[in-house]
Amino acid sequence: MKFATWNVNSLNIRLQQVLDWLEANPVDVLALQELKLAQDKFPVDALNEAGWQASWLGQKTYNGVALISKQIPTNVVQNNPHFTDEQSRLIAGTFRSESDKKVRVIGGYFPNGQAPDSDKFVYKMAWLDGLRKWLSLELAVHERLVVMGDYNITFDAADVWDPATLEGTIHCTDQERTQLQALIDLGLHDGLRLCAQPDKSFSWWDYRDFGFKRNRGMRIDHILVTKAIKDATTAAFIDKTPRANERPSDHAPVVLEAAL
DNA sequence: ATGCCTTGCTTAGCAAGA
Repeated sequence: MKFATWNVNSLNIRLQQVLDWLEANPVDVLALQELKLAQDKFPVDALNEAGWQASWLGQKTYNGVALISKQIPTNVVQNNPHFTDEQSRLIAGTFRSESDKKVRVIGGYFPNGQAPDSDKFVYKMAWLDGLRKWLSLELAVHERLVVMGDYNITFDAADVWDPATLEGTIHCTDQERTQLQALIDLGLHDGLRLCAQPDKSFSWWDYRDFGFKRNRGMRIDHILVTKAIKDATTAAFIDKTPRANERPSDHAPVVLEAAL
């Protein structure tokens, strides 16, 4: 089974790029973030015409998440049942592998946090507390669980183009990394690092100052998996090609393949 | 570096992203 996550920074702008990417990369589940469109503005017809199903949680202007797949998932959940949130950031669904095993998939757009002393950072921490609570319950009932999306957190210095200068800044604080580690400690694994990666492998590059061309980026988009999926993982990579598109998202897709 | 670029919302400049 193939899983992918991609922050598209406006699905209105990036719809054709998503359709093109799916045609070239027919994954089983693609999690999208930052749709930036209201629930009733989602381009479900265009996706259906291309042969794809979609479950989504929209929001005008900001946020918004979706799961795109060939299958119709069951038990779709929008946002975290254990955290009251006015923002649209989570979508979950249950899929079936080729060998008919149930696989739970959660797609998430984690709060940015803006700056370590801001109200938005406080919200980010509370949001992560709520997510951990929900994931602990999901993990108790799903042996095969994938949690993928834009985490807006780096694991460590290897995920940052200039770790010395950016130490302690947003996405690189100890508090955020402690929260990310707490999710790992529930029984999850960093999917990308299950496979060898080139040095300076990033999933996001700033639009400004030729960030992509100079590889000034961060790895903030992650695919976390349970042990059952970890043990079956055969490939994991960042597909940088769409970042070189005309009018690209500032994020690239992250992909994981597992023999399930 | 209170900058850079890209979105949406609204129609000129702000909020937000990361």
